[in-house]
Amino acid sequence: MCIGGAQTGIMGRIRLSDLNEPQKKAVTTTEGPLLILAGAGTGKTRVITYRVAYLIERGIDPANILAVTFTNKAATEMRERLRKMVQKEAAAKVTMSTFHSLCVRILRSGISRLGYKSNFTIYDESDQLGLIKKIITRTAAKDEKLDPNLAKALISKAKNSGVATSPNDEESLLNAVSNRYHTALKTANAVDFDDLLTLAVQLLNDHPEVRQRWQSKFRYIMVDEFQDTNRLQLDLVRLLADKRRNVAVVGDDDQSIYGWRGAEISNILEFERHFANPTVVKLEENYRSTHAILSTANSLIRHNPRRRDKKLWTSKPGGKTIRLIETPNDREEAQFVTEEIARRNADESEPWESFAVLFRMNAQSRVLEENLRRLHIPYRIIGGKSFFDRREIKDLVAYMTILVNPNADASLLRVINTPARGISDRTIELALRQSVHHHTSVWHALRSSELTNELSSRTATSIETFVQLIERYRAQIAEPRGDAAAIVGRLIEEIDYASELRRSCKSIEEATERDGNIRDMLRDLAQFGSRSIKGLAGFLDEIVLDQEREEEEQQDDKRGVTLITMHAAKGLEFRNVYLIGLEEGLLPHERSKAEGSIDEERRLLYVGITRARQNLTLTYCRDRMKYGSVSACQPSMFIKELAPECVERIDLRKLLSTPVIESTAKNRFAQLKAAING
DNA sequence: AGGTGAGCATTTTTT
DNA sequence: ATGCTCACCT
Repeated sequence: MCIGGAQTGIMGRIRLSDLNEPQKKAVTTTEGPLLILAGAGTGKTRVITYRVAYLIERGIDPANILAVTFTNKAATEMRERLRKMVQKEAAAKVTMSTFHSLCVRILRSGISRLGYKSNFTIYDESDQLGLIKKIITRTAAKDEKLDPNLAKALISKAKNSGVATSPNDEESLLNAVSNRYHTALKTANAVDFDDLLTLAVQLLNDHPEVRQRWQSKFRYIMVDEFQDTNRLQLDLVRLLADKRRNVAVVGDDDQSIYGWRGAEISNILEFERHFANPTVVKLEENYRSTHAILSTANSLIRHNPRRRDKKLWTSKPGGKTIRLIETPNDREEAQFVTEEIARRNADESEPWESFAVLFRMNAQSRVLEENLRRLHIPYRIIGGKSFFDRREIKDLVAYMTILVNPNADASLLRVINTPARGISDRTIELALRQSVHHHTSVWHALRSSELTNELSSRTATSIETFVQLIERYRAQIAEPRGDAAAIVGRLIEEIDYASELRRSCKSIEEATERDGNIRDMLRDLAQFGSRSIKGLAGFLDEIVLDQEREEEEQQDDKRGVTLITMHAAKGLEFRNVYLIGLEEGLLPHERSKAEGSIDEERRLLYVGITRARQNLTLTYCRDRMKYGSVSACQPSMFIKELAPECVERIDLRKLLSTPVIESTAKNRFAQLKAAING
């Protein structure tokens, strides 16, 4: 089977004997549509990387292979694992990217056909929201109201469902806002996250020569987490794979938990409709959890209608039963969980990192945090505000953006008077009005005499100075082989952003920290410059599409107990898992009940359960603090769906009264035994 | 231009 | 309880 290993870039490290039978089939089925139903913990990533390596071994040019994921984290992990299996050069040629960065790549080379310039700017969600807010204030009549967040969600939903937004549809405020929003984006030569997909699909669909080019580039396509794809993502895959139909998708309908943001579970449930006569492989052997955990998970998910039949199993025997614990209220729930973690860390030497507490809502983490701090237990909360939400980073990114594309209104407006340079809100509003009136960008308006004629000479001078500043640095950035990091560094020096920070921060420590963030970002830019030729624009693409990266900081620190939502926990695993708040109204969440998406809530719990390797504890409360007042709770409807033989209901009183000595004694015994056996 | 208080809603989150 | 927005005030 090892045909010409050396020249195809293989290192002879692929041992198919490492795989079980279904995995082997998934890896070696290279031609035609392939649906890999990969249950939780069944070695999904392994199969994908082996499959890519196998393709390369079979002589496929790595440059013809595309593997698409949802997150940069997943793409990076996959790339790293592939690097260990094939030669570095071969691994580097494989395209492993997120849907969004793939679309950026496609659009950067062809978007001119759609009337955008190829240096378009990508607006992130806050840019998007800011723009929508501005538009609403200028569009809404006195008695009209529209929640910007709602508008944003609806606009996004319309785009993602693939419905072409028809202009002048009806005279609703939302429609007016939506239309103006799209116009504003186009004027700014900007696209939002949804546009990346919409426009890429449009480009491939309407321009056969472009489509053909990408079709012959990507001859073998793999899609990870296929159950999370939305309509546009499916369209994209179809367009790319249309000719050769070498599409392998990997996913698990039982882990589809993102329906609320547009994921179409039908993409995987009805895969045959999109790609006729696929090979279907089921990965059901689980290498993660105990039998008890898997049985519990299976018993729950069985209650969902409309699913691909499958059942996780393990060759490992037994495992401890799942504990179900009722507590009087959420405070005691948190107290019980944290104190038990402390005890098991002390008695059983379970490292803090082996514990995770999973919950439905972020608000639930608060009580936990208080308790963990009280007991001096190290912990990390996954989720929360990202690096990119920080004011100073947003300012810096905005400055960098207008150096690449000064027509990016959202960025320009952010920094036009930061630091204060004598351009007032009134002036900005005037510039904005003119730009809308003439269908140009704000940048353009700033430079027109029509604006400056309306202003005092002092304001006009302020604007002129700002325009000059930006132009000067734009010119430097535009120079080939310029050092972007140095140029941007000089810019923030010249505008004396450090003083701005000192002025606006409450403490000098805060100012220093924020300044440190700026420096970190500039350091990243310098690093990017040394590994890529794509310049500042490329750097901006990378950071706007990877807002989650921040791992480095946390890695060195001991990470501690993990507090995480069940959504964010997908794909992770822990030896010891506590699933808290299993109550009606929380899980399933009230809103989901109202919307009729109980099935998805059930899958969410399923995802939570299958995170556990060894020990799983479920808890619920009789009372819970909600919105500042205590309300009574009912146990989740899902509890009675769990296999009773696997679940042990435990009285909290009894558990708490268990003498500490007993557990310690048991532990001593275990240690003694281990010492003898070892 | 920036700070303060009333009013209000309150799931999940990546790109 | 809390955090966010918006209107109004210094």
